Amino acid sequence: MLKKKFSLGRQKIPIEKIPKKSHLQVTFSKRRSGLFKKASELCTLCGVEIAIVVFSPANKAFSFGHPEVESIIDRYLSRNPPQESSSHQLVEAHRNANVRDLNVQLTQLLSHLEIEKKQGEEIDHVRKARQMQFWWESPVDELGLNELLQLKVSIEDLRKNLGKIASKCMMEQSNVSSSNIGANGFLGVGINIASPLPNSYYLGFRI
Amino acid sequence: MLKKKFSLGRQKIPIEKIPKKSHLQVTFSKRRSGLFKKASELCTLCGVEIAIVVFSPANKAFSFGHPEVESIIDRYLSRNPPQESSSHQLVEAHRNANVRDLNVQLTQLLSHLEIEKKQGEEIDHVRKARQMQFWWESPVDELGLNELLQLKVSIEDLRKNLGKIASKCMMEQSNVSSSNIGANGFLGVGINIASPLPNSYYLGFRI
DNA sequence: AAAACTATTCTTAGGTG
DNA sequence: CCACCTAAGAATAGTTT
Repeated sequence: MLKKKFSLGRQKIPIEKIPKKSHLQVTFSKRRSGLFKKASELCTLCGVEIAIVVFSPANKAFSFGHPEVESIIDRYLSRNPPQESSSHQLVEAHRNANVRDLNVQLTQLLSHLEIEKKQGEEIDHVRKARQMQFWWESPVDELGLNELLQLKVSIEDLRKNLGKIASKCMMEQSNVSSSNIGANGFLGVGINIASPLPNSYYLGFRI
Repeated sequence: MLKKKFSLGRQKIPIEKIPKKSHLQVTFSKRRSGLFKKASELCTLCGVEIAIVVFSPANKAFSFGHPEVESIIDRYLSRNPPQESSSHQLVEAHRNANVRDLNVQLTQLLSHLEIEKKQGEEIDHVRKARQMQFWWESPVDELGLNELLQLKVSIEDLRKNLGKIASKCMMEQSNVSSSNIGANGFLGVGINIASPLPNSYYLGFRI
């Protein structure tokens, strides 16, 4: 009946193996319950399927599954490639978007060239600083009209190749934005210029 | 600049299916991260083995496993051998599960298509902001290794043309085009996996 | 989209019965 | 083991950038 003291409340503990066995067992039970509760909430809130399998310190198996562990495991193991069948529209949309973008890019680049050409000396200073990074930009201002037209052709060829490549790529990896971890993280083809790896903790590593 | 309003902070939400798709997606990501973090803490604190498999609203498989999903699944399945005396029932059950899954996938994919379309414009907008400066970079992020190598060839062709034109124009600038961007930027593709990994609380899960 | 921020709710360490 | 309690610590809904 006596309370010696008011509870100190929750204390911060380091995330490392709990040494005391009895204490560890209690923590395991509490946190396992919490984990399963979180999982069920995620199921309900988002209407997704989850399976969790845990082996206790005493080597007993606990599991949570919605709808059932077995079916989710089955699906996971059989590696269902979901899309492919009806994703043609999706792919098409992306391809079209890319083509539009590339056209916009071309237009912008050409108008950019015009502007650059006219600005001459003043821009020259700024450009010199940049040309170390952007090698192709450097000579552009110096080109004459004929050379500029040739450059335009070259760029159009590049654009064509780019579109071809992009659409081919889209066919292979049909969902771009649903979870970009795979594409950005593992393929990681983004040229180091691109932004630093986001969410790199999704990459999976071991201790 | 001004804050019109202070955040209301976390609001209580009912644990039921979130109706708004975009909102659901955000919640899914946040809570999935939270769930995986809890799992990893449980692993570390109690030294136990855990596997989690989640199929996202977009039907993408996410998994967390310590040490690995497969080995834990194997252990689980071998401990819980299918009780069916007839293997036919098992096969049938799995087949039905797959058919259900495929139907769910189809439905989800179609709704995902809606989301994709809606997101398309916004993505384009963001991308265009970058393309103003780096028109060539944008599609590159989404390419695979092979495509990137093809792109490299295309760009090298362009560079060659450019160099020819430039050298025709001005002798002294023709050597600029041999700067190191090509080599460093495009050959060095790919492996930012080794780069900055964050703090070690994720035991290793992969997509 | 992704990250930062804030205020609130939720979880749980440590304890008692 | 379980249920309950308290209060500190964590997670997160909603908002902003």
